[in-house]
Amino acid sequence: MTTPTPQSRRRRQVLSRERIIEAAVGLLDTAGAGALTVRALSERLSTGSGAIYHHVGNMGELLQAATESVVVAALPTPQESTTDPGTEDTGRERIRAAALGLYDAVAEHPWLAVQLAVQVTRSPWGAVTPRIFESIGGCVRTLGVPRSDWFATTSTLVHYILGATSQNAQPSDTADDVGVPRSGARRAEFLDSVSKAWKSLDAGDHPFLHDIADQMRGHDDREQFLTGIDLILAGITAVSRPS
Amino acid sequence: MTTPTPQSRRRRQVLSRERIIEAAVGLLDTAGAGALTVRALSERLSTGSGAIYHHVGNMGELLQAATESVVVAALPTPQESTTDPGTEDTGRERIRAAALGLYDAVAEHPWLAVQLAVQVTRSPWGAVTPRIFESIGGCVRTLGVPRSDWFATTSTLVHYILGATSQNAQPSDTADDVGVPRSGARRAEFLDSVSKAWKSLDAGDHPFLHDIADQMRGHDDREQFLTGIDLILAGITAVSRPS
DNA sequence: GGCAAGATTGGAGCAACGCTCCAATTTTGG
DNA sequence: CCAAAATTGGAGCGTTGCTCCAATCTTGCC
Repeated sequence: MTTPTPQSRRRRQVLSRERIIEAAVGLLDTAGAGALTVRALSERLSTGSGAIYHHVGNMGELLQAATESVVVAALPTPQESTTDPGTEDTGRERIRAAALGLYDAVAEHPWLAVQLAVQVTRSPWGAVTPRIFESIGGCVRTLGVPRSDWFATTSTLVHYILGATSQNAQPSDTADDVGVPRSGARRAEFLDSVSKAWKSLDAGDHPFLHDIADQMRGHDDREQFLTGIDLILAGITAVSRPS
Repeated sequence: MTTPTPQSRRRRQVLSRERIIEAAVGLLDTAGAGALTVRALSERLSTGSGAIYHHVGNMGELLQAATESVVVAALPTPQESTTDPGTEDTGRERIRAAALGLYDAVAEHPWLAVQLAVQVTRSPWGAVTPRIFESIGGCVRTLGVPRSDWFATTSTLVHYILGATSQNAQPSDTADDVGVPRSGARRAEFLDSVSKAWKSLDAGDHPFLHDIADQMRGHDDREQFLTGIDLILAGITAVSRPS
């Protein structure tokens, strides 16, 4: 009876890789990418830097793990796509679902935008890239695409998805204004300022931007993201089945 | 006659924003993204940090300017696309040219991969995003796409281009091995290791990756990049002209 | 129960970073 | 020619990622 309830009190306080990753994600979400420092993490977990490095080894590794945990949670479980072969239409629907999962994840965690770009280029053997490829590729299989085109088709989709999600992410990295309500009037205000900036450019140098500045002002990111997916899906069927 | 040839000797040594950007690009190219520090820049330009900050103001601003200078050099001049309206086929060809320009630029300057993602999300009002949009959008105009779809179509292309170039970039950021010959046996070796890594994954969790690991081993990045462009272009004509 | 071996913790401290500040120098305008 | 302005180089501040180590806690074994 020296230590009362050694499990409930102690085991909860014990430091673990999972608890560190969890705290890192929380820090990134609430305070931006620049706020993830070892010292901030130490304070949030009431410990020292040495203890953290005992579990995590590296700052980049921690960022990778945080990215991975969020991506895994965002993607549908791989089982769903394999148990049922499905038709072409369900394949398309599954691609939309997986793409939207990633899109929404980046919207919720803006720091993912840059991190995904870093992870995918720097370590395609990590857990993030395979997960995404598997998720999309499993659907491409049921689309009637010849097997020799599977890799190229999946790559095109993944490239678009990651590019689009990154570029539509709310720019809240520098910890200027964080924690603001996502996708509300804030986003409209942001688009409005960009639209104005495009209009104020020299009309001779940028005639196209002048023309579409208005379209850009009122557009819905999410909807347009899906439009792009459908465009690529249309291209896939058009190429694989030239009528 | 106190200072001999004040122009040739002095004017060449004088520090300017352009010279700093030039040195920054050189540093990034030869030693990776992590090597661009104020101290390294000071040594390379034989000056102090104060002098640099007098011209540049900010480290992020310097990175932005370096990115901009490389992107501007990589893209065809805007005039070319506007003087001649051109046919649909020349429009497609121009899109391929602009896309390849960016692709090759990222291949030559691997640090661009992450920087483009950062620039486009954080400051769409900067010079980089408008340039790319204008370049691609000007071509989309001549593709027979209805005007109301210009923005969505251009966005899809730009998203794919930036996503694909980023993800195909050689991962030489951490200054481990830099200055190695680009796109030679080094790339094949890299792809080989990724292919093996994919094969060694659990077959139950990643059936798709197992299947395409071989396709991935021998593929040509650049060619597949163009395949993706053509896929999207096919989708554009298929959607805008449903036969 | 006791106790050595190992695992875990917390924090001091180091090198390097971005950036500010300022005295010294050079250039410029009247 | 000289005062005002622009430019330069470096000392130094605050912060970062990370290493190292003494102290503590946990565990396996008799």
